[in-house]
Formats: sequence, structure tokens, C-alpha cells
Amino acid sequence: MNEISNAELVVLNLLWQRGTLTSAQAVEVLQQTDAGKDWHEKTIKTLLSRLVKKQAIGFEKQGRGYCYFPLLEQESYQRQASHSFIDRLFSGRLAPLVAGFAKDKSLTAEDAAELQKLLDEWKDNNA
Amino acid sequence: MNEISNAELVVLNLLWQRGTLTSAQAVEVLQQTDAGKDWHEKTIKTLLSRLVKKQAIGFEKQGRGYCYFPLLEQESYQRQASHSFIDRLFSGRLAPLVAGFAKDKSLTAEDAAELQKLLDEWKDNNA
DNA sequence: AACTTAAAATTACATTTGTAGTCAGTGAGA
DNA sequence: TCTCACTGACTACAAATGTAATTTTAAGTT
Repeated sequence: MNEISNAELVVLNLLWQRGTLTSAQAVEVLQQTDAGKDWHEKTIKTLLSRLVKKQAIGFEKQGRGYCYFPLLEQESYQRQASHSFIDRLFSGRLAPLVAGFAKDKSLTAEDAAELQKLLDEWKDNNA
Repeated sequence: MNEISNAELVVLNLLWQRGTLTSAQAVEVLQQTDAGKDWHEKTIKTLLSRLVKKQAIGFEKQGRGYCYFPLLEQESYQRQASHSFIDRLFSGRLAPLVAGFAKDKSLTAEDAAELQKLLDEWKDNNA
């Protein structure tokens, strides 16, 4: 029911990437990232707890502590969040978002190629 | 400096759409929309005030009250917010977001056509 | 000029979020 | 077995947010 906050999402992203982590590992990794570099250990543990309370992640006992893992699927979260974002900012239209990227030159050649591929596939499936 | 909150964004979107509005007009219109339908008049006025404080909108006196108008440009806000969103959820890659839309069937033919046009233009500009 | 009343300004208050600190329990080492 | 360091649980606290209510001010009306 609850939303994932920005700070929580940083931790969740790491768990999606790694699969499972102890809190100590999460601290170790996050403190070397841009987003988490000046987070206190306690802060990271709080975020883990809040993610557990929100049922975004689960854990199982392992040695002295817990081993955390995602419960919420990344793709499903991304999908829900993307739709919600595009609804709020672009009245639900996807193209204007992409247009913005194209316009401000932040659409890389790689992105363009990938998008073209997606479109070609889409056309195949909708021929 | 401050972020625009979700509730504030609903009001700001309306101002972007209409250009200018008195608070009474904002209330009238918003209460007929999905997002604002159960907002109290006072709530909407609070949101207008907060947007003013955040310098997202301005106002000029008109009759007994104010006439509000956007200060923050919609396109620039959309651009900043899109980049930030895609950074947080997709490590900065645009294509996976679009791929999500393609995958869950919410990419309409119109979207597809528009995206193709964008890509063609991009190719022209980057030939 | 005085009054009324709608707007704006100020205040309110619970919840969420960012960012930790403290307390209590337990496994691992002495 | 006893101790202690580490971990999770609980507590803290200010700022932001959602959602209004109360107070003040000043434009219209009489």
C-alpha cells in the first residue's frame, strides 16, 4: 500500500542488483556509491527496516543477522512507477517524454538504436 | 530549490494548461477532475501558496484576489523530472522504460507512430 | 465611512521521510 | 561459560506533505 521513498529506492535498487545482502554488505556497498556515500550505517539499517515493513523486501536469519532479499519485483515496480510518472507529468502520453530526451540531446545513439529495435518488434507484433 | 510535491503538481499542471487562473477558478476546475475532486477549497489554496513560496508560480493582484500564473516552465520541469526519474529507476537508460510500455501492451499505435517519427528526425539530425 | 464577506495569510496537525541514536538480545571468541 | 561486539528493534526529531481551520485584511456594497 505504501510508497517506496527515494532513499528506500536506492537500497531496493541494490537488492535488485545483488539478489540478497546482509545489512553489513548493504552498508559496505552503498557507502561507496554516489547516492549512499554519506549515509550513516544506522540510516541504511532504518531504510532496510522500512522496506521490510512496506513488504518490499523480506529476510531470513543467517548467522547473527538477517539476509535481505527483494519481495517486490523490479519490473513490476518499474512498470507501475513509470505509468504513474507519465500520467502525472505527461497526461499519460509516452512520446512527449521521449521527445524531451531527443530535444535536449540526451538521446544517445545506443538509445536510438535500441528504441528502433523496440519499435520494429512492436510493428511485427502488431502487423 | 524545493521539490514540487504530487499534490502541488496537480495544481501546477492546471496552471500550465490554462495559463492563468484565480484561486476560485482553480477550485472550480480542480474539483471536477479526478485528482482534485475531493479536495477542500482550503486545500487548493494551500497548494497555491506553497507553489508561490517555491517560486513555481507567481501572481498579480486582480480585483479582490490574485491571478496566478506559472513561473516554472513546463518543458524544463518535465525534462528535469524525467531525467531524475529515469536515473533513479532505470540507471539513466531511457530504452528500458519504453520497453516496459511495449511489453505490457500500453504502447498505442499512435505512440508508436510518434516515436518512429521522433527517431527518424533524430537520425536526420545525427546522420 | 462603515460593514460585510471573500481572499489571502497564518496556524494546525497527523503522517511520511531523511537521518540517526539508544536499547536489548545473542552468537562467536576468550 | 562468560563477555562483548554486532545486529535488529525501538525511539527520536526536524522537515516535507496532505489536508484543512482560524485569523486577518481589504474590495465591494450600502
